[in-house]
Amino acid sequence: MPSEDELIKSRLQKRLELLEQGDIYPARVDRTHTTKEVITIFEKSENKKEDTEVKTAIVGRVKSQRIMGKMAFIHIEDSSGQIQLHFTQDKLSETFKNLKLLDIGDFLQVTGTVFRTKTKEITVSVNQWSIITKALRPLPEKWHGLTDIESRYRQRHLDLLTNERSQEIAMTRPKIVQSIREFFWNRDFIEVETPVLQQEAGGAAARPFTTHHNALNRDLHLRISLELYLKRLLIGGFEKVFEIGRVFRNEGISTRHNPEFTLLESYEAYVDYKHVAKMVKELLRHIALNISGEYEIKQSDGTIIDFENGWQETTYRQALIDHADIDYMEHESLDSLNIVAESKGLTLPKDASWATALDSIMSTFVEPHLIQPTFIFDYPTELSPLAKRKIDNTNLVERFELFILGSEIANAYSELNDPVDQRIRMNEQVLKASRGDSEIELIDEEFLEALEHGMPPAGGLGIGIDRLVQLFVGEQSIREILLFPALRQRHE
RNA sequence: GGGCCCGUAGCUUAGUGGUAAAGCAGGCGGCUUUUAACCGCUCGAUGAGAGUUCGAUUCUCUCCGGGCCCA
Repeated sequence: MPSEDELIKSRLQKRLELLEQGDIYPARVDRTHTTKEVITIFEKSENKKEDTEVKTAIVGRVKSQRIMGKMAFIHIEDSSGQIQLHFTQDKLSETFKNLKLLDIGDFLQVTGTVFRTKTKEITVSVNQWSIITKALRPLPEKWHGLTDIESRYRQRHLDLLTNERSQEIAMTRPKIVQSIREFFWNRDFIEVETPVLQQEAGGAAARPFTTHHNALNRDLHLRISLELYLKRLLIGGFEKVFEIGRVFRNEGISTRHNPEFTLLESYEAYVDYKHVAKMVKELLRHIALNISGEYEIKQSDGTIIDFENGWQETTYRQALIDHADIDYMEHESLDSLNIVAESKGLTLPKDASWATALDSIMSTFVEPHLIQPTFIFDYPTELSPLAKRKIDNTNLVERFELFILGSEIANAYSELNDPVDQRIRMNEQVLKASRGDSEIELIDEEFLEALEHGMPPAGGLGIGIDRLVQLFVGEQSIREILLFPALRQRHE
């Protein structure tokens, strides 16, 4: 676009003029204070009624400028905040003219003394200044900033620069991740890192990405979960392990799905899923307290999630009875499920199995009602090939999911450690695949062999970090949480 | 995957079947306490393609990208 070219051309011209006078991309700068420090120090010296001048050297990015003849006011910003600079021809003589070559977005270094203007704003009166990085493209407009959602995602650097909310979210996420680490480290969990590139991507039902290793001349898959390797560590003698890592699922892109996302998984030997549920409760309280100082978090629509007293628990069967008025024990065939779902206005997918049919009934009629933190215990075995069966009912497994605001936040099992049953259950999944169900658990021979060496009884947990962050910052779209969400390629 | 909506200058917005309007940013000039500085002048745009039409940015279709809702 020609006009954009002109903006850049003019800045390139300024760059050349400045370069004739000296370096405008120096490797080293002088900085004695951040902008915030300058303000704090000046306020203190005012309170003490000291007469001594506050001298400072600061750096920052030009956000706005008001140039009037022989004097100019310019605001610069660093990560601590903003401060106003005052330039006068009296003080600067020759270099005052160079302000013409300055643009919003350039990085500046100035030295000067601090004072208050007529309008009481703390301001640095500039003795010396220089450009320490010239920008060639203009920044978004100062008042409205960058509001176009697509541009915000595609040019996140500009979004972060102009939208405080985006900064806030970007800062909250690492705080949550830090809280989680802290929580597990305090409980003597060992933090580990397991392979991303895997022979077979297992541990969840999802389609993987495929890549190729040249030297080995072999296709590999990007992991879809952390589960199988972490369990191998339990077999190896670790009693408590966790990993926070990126997993990749080759599925659609939406406001709720990103092809890569961050998963937390933890495994603890010698405890069951009920123990894990207790731990999850404490984990979420710990995070809530850490980021907001209280156990309640508020959503943009006013909904308050109460991590102190809001907790509820029920079973998979009871939840379906309560919310959908369906007792799956009375519908042992797929046809029967289809009929009852149809009678409630839900048409199940044609290729659904009994278990996946039940799952979509659950998603439609139950999950949206689970606003406060709700544990759903005891899932049908068919839906959970890696979980241990209940001793008194082998059609059920010791598994829970935690729902908050209608979405799944955590998933946990008493881990299946009977290698014979594990092999049978994985085989059943393969059978389902042969019937056309594409999202299944694959057989991982290496894992099964490891399991045959003996894995202690253990409670395992998985939490999607991105959705968890969504919950804590109250954002509807996963793209607000990801710094650089996956978007379609834009071609001109 | 289905439905609805959106795409106008670097940014934020307006508008019409008939010369596309403005603010900020940019350029030139003026201005020594401004702060969305101000004043004068000035440069700059209809996502891509096809169709209907004397004429399309506007209407229709396809494509690209995004948003919201549903699955």
